[in-house]
Order: sequence, then structure tokens, then C-alpha cells
Amino acid sequence: MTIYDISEKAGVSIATVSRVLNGSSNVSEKTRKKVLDVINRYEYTPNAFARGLGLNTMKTIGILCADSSDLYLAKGIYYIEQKLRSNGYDSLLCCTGYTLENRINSLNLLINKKVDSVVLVGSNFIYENEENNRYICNAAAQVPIMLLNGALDAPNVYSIVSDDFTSMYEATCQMIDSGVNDILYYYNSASYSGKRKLAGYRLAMEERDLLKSPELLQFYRGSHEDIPAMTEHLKQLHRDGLSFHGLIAADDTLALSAIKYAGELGIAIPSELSIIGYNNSMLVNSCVPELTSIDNKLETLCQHLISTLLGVLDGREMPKKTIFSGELVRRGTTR
Amino acid sequence: MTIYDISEKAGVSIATVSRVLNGSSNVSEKTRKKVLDVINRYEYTPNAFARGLGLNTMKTIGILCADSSDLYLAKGIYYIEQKLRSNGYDSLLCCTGYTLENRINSLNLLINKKVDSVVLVGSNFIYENEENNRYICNAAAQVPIMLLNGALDAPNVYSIVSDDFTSMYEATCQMIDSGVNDILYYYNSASYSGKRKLAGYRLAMEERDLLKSPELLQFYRGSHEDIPAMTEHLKQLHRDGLSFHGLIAADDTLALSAIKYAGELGIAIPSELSIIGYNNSMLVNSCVPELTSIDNKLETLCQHLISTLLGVLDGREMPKKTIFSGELVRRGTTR
DNA sequence: TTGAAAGCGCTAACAC
DNA sequence: GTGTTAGCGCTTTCAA
Repeated sequence: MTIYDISEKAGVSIATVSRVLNGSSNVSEKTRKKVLDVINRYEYTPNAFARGLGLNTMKTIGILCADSSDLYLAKGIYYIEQKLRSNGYDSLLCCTGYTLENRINSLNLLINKKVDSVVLVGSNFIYENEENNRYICNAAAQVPIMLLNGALDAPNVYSIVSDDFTSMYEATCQMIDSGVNDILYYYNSASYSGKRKLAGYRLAMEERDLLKSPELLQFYRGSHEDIPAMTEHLKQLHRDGLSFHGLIAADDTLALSAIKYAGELGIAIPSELSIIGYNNSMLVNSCVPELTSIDNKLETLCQHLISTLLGVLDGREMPKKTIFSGELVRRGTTR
Repeated sequence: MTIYDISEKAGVSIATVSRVLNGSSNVSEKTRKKVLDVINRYEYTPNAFARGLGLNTMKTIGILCADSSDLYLAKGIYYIEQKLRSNGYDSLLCCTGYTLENRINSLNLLINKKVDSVVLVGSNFIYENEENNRYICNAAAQVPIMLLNGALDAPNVYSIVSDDFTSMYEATCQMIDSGVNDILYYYNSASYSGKRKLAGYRLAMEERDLLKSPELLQFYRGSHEDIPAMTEHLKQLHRDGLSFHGLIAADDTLALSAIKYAGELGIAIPSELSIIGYNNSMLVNSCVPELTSIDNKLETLCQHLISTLLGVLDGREMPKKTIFSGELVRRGTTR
């Protein structure tokens, strides 16, 4: 069933059918109705390729993420996909893993598919080395690029970020104020967002001259899902004689491993060890005691990202960078 | 930059360019090289729409799932996307939620986008009422439909399932053999797969005449992520005087809530309460003690789904239904 | 308000 | 081995 069939059956030209299809006002009510009738009767839907060929757009947004099964990224993808769909856009998903080469390839691939824009989900797309971020700028020369939780100052690139620095700074201050002085920082990512978080912790500690030892900064290298390995890392620190009564984690998973660590060593939470996680994910309720965690308002970020994107596609002037602030949600792992 | 530009610069016809683009053998090595040179120099990539218009395929597979942020579904999507991409296909993701109407719309939408096939991820797409499954058959009239963890016997529909029935039957038998007789079954889904699991538990219990009370079957109605609510449900049962020394959950999240429940009530695991979860997800290591869980081999299922799909698209005869068996992974919540 | 016709960029059948 | 050309199904001037 093509536009020709419809035009024939309705006794009009294909131009007229196209007009009613695209909601043009230059069609008499009578003709419109006649055409619409035929369209409905035959359940006709226009061929997306042909339409794309003419319009050079398919109303499709590319979504790039490192790993769609990551708890946090999955949530982000979910929100973005939902909100795009409710605005008439489809989503082309593409998982890149964590190597630069794959990212460049995937981004090109998406752009060759003629997506109208691509959303990079997760701060891990931004590299420290400016040179490594050129792939984003190149892509931005073709379509607007949206960054969720990553910031890059370049033409046609729009960043929506949570203020990880401040969130972490405030959380650290609050833990200190609650009477804990030796706070370990446990992290597993040196991404843009990862560095901002670390800086927040650092500032709070240094302001009070509490960052006595570099050992208080603990980087975990292994898999992002391997809680036993994270726990083991902490136990090793304990065996090495490192002592701490607070632990702030850059991620709920890491925080969870701290709860396990405390459980296995008989350390009482929060009296002997206070713990704060990050993301306020579903994991916060999966443990005993429940985890105090920083909520970075992912849904709000996504909502805003989509409005910005729609604005950009609409040709409106939109803010290049938008910052939201997070919020500490207190539960059982802190005093 | 179009195929015309390239043909001109290379001094050949567009047909020849098209041939080298599509790897046709009827091109002399010399010409091929000449054309390839120009293509590379100008970084030309063919327009996907025009190509789609001609071939009527875009090498894109639609992925439908209820909620891409669900731990289990997210993992499935991840595997499928990966494996498709490594075979030259892209993925159009579409989350439907759990209402039939949205599903019908999403499926149509995907098919209108001219995807080559659509994969339904999760057993919740199959309804008990045959009538409600017609939307799948309709779609299958246009493109092959792949079912991950759901089964439907219809033309052009291919099912890849884990044998949930047997897995659950065996797990239940093993718990009984370990000396637990009063085993609660805790579930939250009446999907195809959900019913198979329940049937497995049922059979094991009934064979030994242990299903004394309907109360042993507990359905949880709330959100799939709300562990506190699941825990509260169990505590209410306890207050109501229901007693059980084993709990088998249809999902790791539910099992986790049982661990919390036991923790809050001071019930020792596994001596006073044995627990088995389902999916062997990352959650199994997030708790103390670690959760015994049934691994339903998601990655294997996905791998097989993709090979089957590629076979179907290739015009080969492929099995309509493939069944894999699961495996009980023992950890600290069982004796 | 409507129709005719010229593309959009590519593939593939056919001719040479 | 290579070129010519007719579509693919739609959008969008331009005329009427």
C-alpha cells in the first residue's frame, strides 16, 4: 500500500494525500475527510525510508551508553527513551563499552543512520585529554550532541549535569559534623563526574585539615558489579591496618560492599562506621541497615535533557549547560 | 556527498560505485581501488534512507521490553544489542510498560519503521488469553518475531526459553531434601514464565503432599523495585501467624526482601529460614549471607536467540522453540 | 484548493 | 567489467 494506491482510491493526487498526511492546512475539509477515510480503511502508513529520503530525518535519536545493563545508565536510558517516545521520537540504542575506539565507531555509525541527534549517557564519555574528546566535536558538526552527566564546552554540544561536586562536598561536611573525622573515599571511576565527586570530598576534608593520608582515597579497579571483590578490597585495607570510621562511596554498589565488609568483620553501622552511597538507586533498600545515599535527580536531568534537545531541534536558542543539585537522602547507615 | 559525486571524481558510473560499496565481485581490482580511494578521501558514507528505500531493509532489529531499567531485562537488552551489533545489525529500542495497548502501538511503530525483525524481551509479552496474543501474530505476518523467555506457537514466531518449570521443580526438591518442609513461594508475576515457575514449585510440593495451605503461595502486587514493600508484605504474613522455614522467590529482588525480613525479625538464615532466589543477578552478592539463586543462563539464551534470528533472516529453516535448562547456584542462604 | 512533475540517493536489471 | 536507466515512495515547488 503506497501513497499512489491511496490517491487512486480517494480520487485525488498523491500531493493531496501527502498534504493530509503532513497536516497541511491547504486542503478542503471535504477532501481531507475523504482521504483520511481511505487511509484508515486500508490501515495505510507511509514508508519511513521514502519519507526519510525526502525530509532527511527519521525522527530518531541515537542513544549511546557504555553498558545498558549498568543500574544507573539503564535508568537513564529508560527515562530518555520514554520521554523521547512521548514526543514522537524513536531511539536507536548503541552500547559502546569503555574503549575510545568503539565509541568513535558507534558514534559514526549512529550519525550515518541519520539520527537527528545523539545523547551520550554517562560521564564516562568525556576524557581528561582534550584530544580524546575530539570525536564528540566532530560528531557535533553534523548533529547536536547531548551530554547526560558530562560536560564539554564545544559548539552544538549541550550538557546537563548534576552538581556532583557540591553534593559530595555537602555530604562529606555533614558526615564530619556528625562527629566522624577519618573518612575513607571509595571510588571506581575517574570520569568527569568521578573527578568532580572526588574534588568535593577533598575540599571538605582539606578545609578541616582531615585528609591526613593518601590512603584515605581508595580506588577500586575491578568490575563495576563485583561486590565481593569490592568487599575484599576493603578487608585487605583493614588487614593492612588502615582505620576509618566513615566511608563515602562514589556509587551505591561500592557502598553496599562496605556494608558487607562491616558485617563480615563485626563492625557496627553506623556507630563504628558511617556510610554514604551515591545515586540513591534501588540498592539502597536492599540492605540492612538501609543506605544513606545521594540522589542526583536522574529523572529531572533526563527531563531537562529532552526539553533542551527538542528546543535545539526546533531551532530555538537553548542553554549550553544546565546544572542541577543533588540531595542527601538519610537512612540507616549514618547517624 | 552522494554516489554521483564519487562516481564523477573516480571517473566511473554510479553503478560501479554501488558495486564496490556492496562488495560485488564484478569489479576489476584496479577500478575497485580507484573508487575506494575516492570514497576514503572524501569520507563518503551512503545515505541510509536511499539504501533502505531500494533494499527495503535497514539492517535494524527492534527490541521491545516492558522496562529497560529492570535489572533482568536490562541485562537481556545488553546482550542482544551487543550480539546484533557484532553481526552488523542496529537496535531500535522501545519500552512499552505493561499495558497491552501500549504494546500493540509500540510493535506497530517498530514495524512501520521497517525493522527486519523484532525481539520481545521478557515473558510478560505473552498473555494467558489467546486473544490478547493476536497482536504478536499480526506482527509476525510482516516480520519474524523472536521471544526471549516467552513461548507462543504461531507462524514466524520463534521462542527461546529457559526451562523455568524444571529449574524451580529441582530447586524446590533440593530444599525439601535438605530438610525443609514448609516452603513459601513468593512471586510477583503471572507471566508465561511466572506460571511455569509456580508450576515447578507446585509439583515438587504436591508430589510430597506438602502444599498444605494456599497461604504458602504469596503473590506480591507492588512495584518490582520496592524492596521495603516486599519486606513489609512478609512481615504482615508473620504477624498473621503464617509460619515457614523455607522461601523460594520467583525473583532475586523478592528473595532479597526475605533476607531483610529475616534480619529485622531476628530469624537466622539458613538455619531457621532457607531462601532461594531467581535470576542469579548482581543482587545475589549484595547481601549477607549471599543468596542462593537459580541461574537461567540469560547470555546463552540471548546468544541462541541471535543465531536463530540471523538464520531466519537468512532464509534458513530454524527451530521454532529452543529450551535451555537453568542451574541452581548455592550460596549462604541455603543449607 | 488541487495536480503535475522534479527530485531525494541508492539498487539492480539489462545492455554493451 | 562497466554504464544506462528505471524504479523505490515520498515531499515539495510550481502552475493551474
